[in-house]
Amino acid sequence: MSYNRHETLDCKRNPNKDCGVEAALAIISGKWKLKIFKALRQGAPVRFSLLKKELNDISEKTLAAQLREMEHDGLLTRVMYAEVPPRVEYSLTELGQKLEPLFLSLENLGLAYILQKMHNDTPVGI
Amino acid sequence: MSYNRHETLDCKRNPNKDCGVEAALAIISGKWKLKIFKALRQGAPVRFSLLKKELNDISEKTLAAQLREMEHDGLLTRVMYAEVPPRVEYSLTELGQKLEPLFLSLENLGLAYILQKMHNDTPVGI
DNA sequence: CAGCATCCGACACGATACTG
DNA sequence: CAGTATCGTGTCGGATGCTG
Repeated sequence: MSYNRHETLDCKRNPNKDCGVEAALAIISGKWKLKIFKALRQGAPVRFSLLKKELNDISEKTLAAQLREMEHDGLLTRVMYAEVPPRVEYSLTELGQKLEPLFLSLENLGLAYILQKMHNDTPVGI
Repeated sequence: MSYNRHETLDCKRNPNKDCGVEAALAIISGKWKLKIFKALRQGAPVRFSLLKKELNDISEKTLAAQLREMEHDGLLTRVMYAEVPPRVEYSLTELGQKLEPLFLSLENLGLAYILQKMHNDTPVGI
């Protein structure tokens, strides 16, 4: 999306009426954010390696970066266990769980979109 | 957000369980999409020049491109009047109006996020 | 196992100038 | 007025290799 996260998230610098909307958008923007949410939404903590497996084709760098952003945004917690081999588990915070209604809205919109597209019988064409 | 719209929107090529979610995300992804929605959500058609004014700092190229994408996605209609000077008006389709609940979810999430950030008293720090 | 460093490409977006 | 054409830029994310 090419959002400028840092500007968008700072409601002091960006104090318009829709700051909330924009902050929320910034929070979920990132190619993998909602897939990560999906992997965590059952509530149980999930390990880094398992996340990587569920989001196939994500690189470790990107996964770590997205997780760090989400942690910074307060969506999830990172718990590190000082073991050998190391283990790190991620789980949703309360705020993170508030993504659920958004997720459902997105699902609804997506369905409406898909239905309409099928109805129109207009292939994407690109 | 750097989504690959074309892949993401094509549910035949991308037939996983969350195709709807991803399609929806692709639809609203783009730095300006939701601001355009906001400008149109009252229902009345809006002219290109007015849109440009409301979304200050958007370039004409980008505005035209985002509008074209949204039209292609079936979110809005473009009506051209053969006048001098030319006039083009944009308004939401039925599908476009289905963005409303999503908008509200985003607002809620954004509010929760902002409240929590204030509560933590942790400046964004970046 | 988890994840950082580095290099690199793709693409979204911006600035500016030009048309019907 | 409502765009296109062209060029330039930054940011996101991928590939690979290295550490504790």
